[in-house]
Amino acid sequence: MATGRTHRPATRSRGIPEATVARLPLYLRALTALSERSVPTVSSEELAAAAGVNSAKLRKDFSYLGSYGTRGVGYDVEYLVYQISRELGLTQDWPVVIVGIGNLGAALANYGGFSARGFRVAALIDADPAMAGRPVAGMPVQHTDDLEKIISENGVSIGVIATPAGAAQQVSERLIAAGVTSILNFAPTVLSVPDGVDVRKVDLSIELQILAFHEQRKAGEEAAAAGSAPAPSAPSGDGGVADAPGGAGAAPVAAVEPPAGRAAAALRKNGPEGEVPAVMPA
Amino acid sequence: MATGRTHRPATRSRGIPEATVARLPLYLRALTALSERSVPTVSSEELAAAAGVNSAKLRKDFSYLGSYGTRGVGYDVEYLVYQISRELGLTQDWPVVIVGIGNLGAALANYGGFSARGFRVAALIDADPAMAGRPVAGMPVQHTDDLEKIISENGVSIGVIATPAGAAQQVSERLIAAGVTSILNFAPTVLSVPDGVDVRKVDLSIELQILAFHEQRKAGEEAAAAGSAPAPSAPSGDGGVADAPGGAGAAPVAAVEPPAGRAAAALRKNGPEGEVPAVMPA
DNA sequence: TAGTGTGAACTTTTTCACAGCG
DNA sequence: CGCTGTGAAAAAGTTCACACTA
Repeated sequence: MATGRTHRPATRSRGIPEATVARLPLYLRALTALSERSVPTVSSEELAAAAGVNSAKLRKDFSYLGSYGTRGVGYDVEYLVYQISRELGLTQDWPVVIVGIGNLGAALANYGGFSARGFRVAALIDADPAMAGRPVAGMPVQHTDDLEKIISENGVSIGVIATPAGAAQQVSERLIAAGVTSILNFAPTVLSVPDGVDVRKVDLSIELQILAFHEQRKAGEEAAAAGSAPAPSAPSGDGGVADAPGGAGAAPVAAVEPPAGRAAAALRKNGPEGEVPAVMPA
Repeated sequence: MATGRTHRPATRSRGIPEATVARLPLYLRALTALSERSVPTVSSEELAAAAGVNSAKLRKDFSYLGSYGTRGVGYDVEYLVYQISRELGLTQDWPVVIVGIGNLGAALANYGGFSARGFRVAALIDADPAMAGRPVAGMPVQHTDDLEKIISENGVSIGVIATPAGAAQQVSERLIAAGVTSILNFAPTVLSVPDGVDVRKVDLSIELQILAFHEQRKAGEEAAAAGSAPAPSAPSGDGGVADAPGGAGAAPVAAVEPPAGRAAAALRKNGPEGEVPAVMPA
């Protein structure tokens, strides 16, 4: 993302495509599972299935790492685990701090998979003085005042932000000033960070909205297709999704105000073009 | 992902690129913030900055939705909020169930932004009988036995899985059989689902591993560049990241076993090619 | 005049298909 | 023979740059 791709063509031909990097952890997980079952080798086909990708893509991905397979046989599981781990930088362990120990932060702190693979929670940090010293996941929560000290004393370069949205930008600035160069952001905000700092975000509501988009599309197509293709097992008798039966009394009210005023002018421009049913203001 | 792109070219030219769909929630959030500050219009430049993308991309994205801007002026905030909301299917509200009320599930249930934008938590479900009836986020946890009933009675089409990895596949199957067609998966597993079901995954450890990759790369480049480019404010005197000063005594031990046995054979093939320092077995 | 909307160029990612090797 | 490794083609996504218009 902010990995300054333009001004340095990587130390040689060592440029692994970003899309590939993003899949390596997937392969690694699948391989680890195989390793635990003492499976000695896998074919690209099998491994791809386990990782949920297609085999051509997997082979191409691996080809960026080197020729680690054996033609006619497949890949040596242990060896590949090692190579991918190394490529991902998991042969060393990374101290990580979690900032914001609310519901989510605490859940993250308790998450086992954290320490499992090369990461170590070095500290939990929260701005609430009442939290200070209280143990979460067997570790005392420390106060934000000590953030800089904690970062530098532990050589932390990866920070996890689980604060409310309002605090996230400021926290990121302090983390970065203290030496952090990679941030995993759970707060629903866009962080602006200097070049050379990587940010990845995890956002529940964005993911849900993407699903809603596809869900809506499905509902539309289903309706259009009438009774031809079998609907994927519609629940009760009614239209299924578009109209939520009032469980807790929350009727399907429009969650968003229809436009009015100056918006109406813009609206006129396109008019209620096809696809738009109901909800559209009169 | 599993959106069967091959066997139906979408109902016309209504094909909004997936990459664009993934950004719409971002724009929506930025627009909502502007709306709350009663800003009437924004330029692509301003909005793009707020959403953390560049303006050309934003304009292109919007062009897939229609011509909603005004040349020389910009976009009407309210109107755009409405259009994007509609496009994403947020003008109706979507009942959602959360399965797996552990640390994470509870955190999700408590997450405000959930209900804020078109989503309503219809039920919390857990397999642990001890959890049944206990209130979480002001809502009684229900037992997995009633999963199917809950789904169909509430017309739920979106499910969130926050169970341990081992349970996730089975839970997804039950959800799908009961009528769910979109799943947000927090469990660290690949779910295999039938065509027509969308799955999005959120995976902490994958994100961290991707960050570690870039972090490692940075450390490498930094070392290579010697004292030329100024390191992004190195904490204490030493090399910064590659070597974590023993805070809690956890030295940077190799987290992964070096290969051996049959792996060694494969190793010989490539030999200890350049880039690989230390850690490599003798 | 300021800023949208968009063809066209370019980049990245995916897929195909098959030569080549153990 | 079976399966990897990879060029080459196709598709998807991004960026450029400018005509156009409110």
